[in-house]
Amino acid sequence: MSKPTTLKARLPRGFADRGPADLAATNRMLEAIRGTYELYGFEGVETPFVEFTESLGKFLPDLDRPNEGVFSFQNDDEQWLSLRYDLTAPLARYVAENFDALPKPYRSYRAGWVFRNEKPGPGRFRQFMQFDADTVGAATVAADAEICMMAADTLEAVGIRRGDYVIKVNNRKVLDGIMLAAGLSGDENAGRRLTVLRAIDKLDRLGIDGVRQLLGEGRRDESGDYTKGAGLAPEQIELLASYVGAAQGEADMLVKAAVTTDVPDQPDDYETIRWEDGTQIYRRIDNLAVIQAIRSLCEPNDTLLEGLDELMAIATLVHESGYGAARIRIDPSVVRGLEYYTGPVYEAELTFTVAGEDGQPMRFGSVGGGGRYDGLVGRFRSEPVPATGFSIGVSRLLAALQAIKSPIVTGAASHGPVVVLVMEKDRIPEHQRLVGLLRAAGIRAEMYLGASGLKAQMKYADRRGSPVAIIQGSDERARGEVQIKDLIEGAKAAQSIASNAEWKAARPAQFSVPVEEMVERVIEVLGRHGG
RNA sequence: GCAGCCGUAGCUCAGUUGGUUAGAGCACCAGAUUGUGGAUCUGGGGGUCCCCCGUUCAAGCCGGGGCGGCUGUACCA
Repeated sequence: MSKPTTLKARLPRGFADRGPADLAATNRMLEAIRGTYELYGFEGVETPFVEFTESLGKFLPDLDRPNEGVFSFQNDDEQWLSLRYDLTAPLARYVAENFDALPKPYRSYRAGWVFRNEKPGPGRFRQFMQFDADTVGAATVAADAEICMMAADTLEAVGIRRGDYVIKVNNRKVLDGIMLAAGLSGDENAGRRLTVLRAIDKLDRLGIDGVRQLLGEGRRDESGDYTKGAGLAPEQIELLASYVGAAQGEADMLVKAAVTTDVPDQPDDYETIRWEDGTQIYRRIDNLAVIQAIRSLCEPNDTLLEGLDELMAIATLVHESGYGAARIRIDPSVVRGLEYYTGPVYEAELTFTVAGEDGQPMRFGSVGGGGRYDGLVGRFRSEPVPATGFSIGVSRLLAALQAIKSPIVTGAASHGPVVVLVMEKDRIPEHQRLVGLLRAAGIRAEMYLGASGLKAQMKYADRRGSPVAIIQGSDERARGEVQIKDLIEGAKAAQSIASNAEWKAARPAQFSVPVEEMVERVIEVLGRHGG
């Protein structure tokens, strides 16, 4: 009864194989990002996939659930190790460990795989790539402003058009200051503050009314699931809602938003709003007005003022550098990671929509983010070390670029290698010699290594996307020749041939040349097909 | 984590009130063509019907439990 059972070939959930087209597209995209980062003076540095769990911070494994959120295992000395879940914490460890040897401020970049042991979803994987740039040792918000500008330049470098993205900027101190003004200070409100931040973070998805519900009693979604709210008093909700409203520009009085149907002279300062009927209007974005509006919401405290001053400084810096407010935009609803950001936070968002698989328009949303983490390096040292950085979600950005068919990823699909077919199995060395001649001329080439006959070999070459097949049987060998078959031209010719007899007789796009001319003639054929 | 939907060939799916040896299209392999990709025709390989337990003379189908997938929600450093 026990038939030999074959192993089920399968991949764990949340992990993905990547084919040659993906690899090529990713590499081109990474090169564009790297080029921009280096233009800004950042230098590469790489750290391993594995760190001591304690170095990564938040997730100290306990004995019951050591792999909650992060993949962890024990070293042979029983110390806990983890796969990194971002590139920031390992960088902080690296900088702290090499602090004296590094120039300060230290500017570096790195691309790499990170791992999260949590539920994957569309566009969310348990292994994915990030591409970070960080400035460590610079307390000035000029460092933050620069990172925002670099983020904008990077998106354009990979083919996102101006107007199709926005770098949103906020400041943790502003959020803290507003919560302080709402009476949410003190340790006893720590949990409530988290709930408030989470609610604000959902503005995009739930809208202002959803956020109000989460600030109050709670919210029940369509599926009937109930999310408990922060339980704030009406006047607290009012303050926070009007704060968040400044983000959406709902209170046009506050942000002094100007709306026009004319194409603006300075499009970089205007947000484009597209209606379903195809018409569009333009709304002027005024970063300084947003900051003023927040300042006037309540009796300001020191934390709030400090945060607003930093935002003002960033807004002024990017404006002076020619980045309009629709490109780098102050947005009080940006929250980002709850754990370690201490000052300015940024989020790179794509604003265009594309038709999804079901035909419904879908947005890609955030493709990157970052912020100031002044406390992270300091965990390893007796003194605080200011730092700020930005991270691009490589896989998500790639998916977006593929959706808009950016040239950087669609780039001419490279053809396969030239395949030398094997006619005489007892004369392998002579076939291999032909391959060697092609390779010596810099032409990608291989000998067919399977066991099948000529027809199958042709199908193999076809499936590999080979531009050219080389055929040398005993007849050709006797004459000192090879057949060169142009597979791309042949495929075109095949379309007008109906019968098999005709097909065989025609032998389209195939010619015989002396062996010594082979390389030269193959180069000719490759040249006709764009190299 | 919680809730809902779904698991039949590599893929997309059919499968009658529970009834013999579980099917189709596509894909794959081979032949028609001693040595030529496509099309056509012919043939072939491939299934623990997600798993286990139960009900029954009899389970792909009914019941219970588990596992896996999708969607929403929570979390997201």
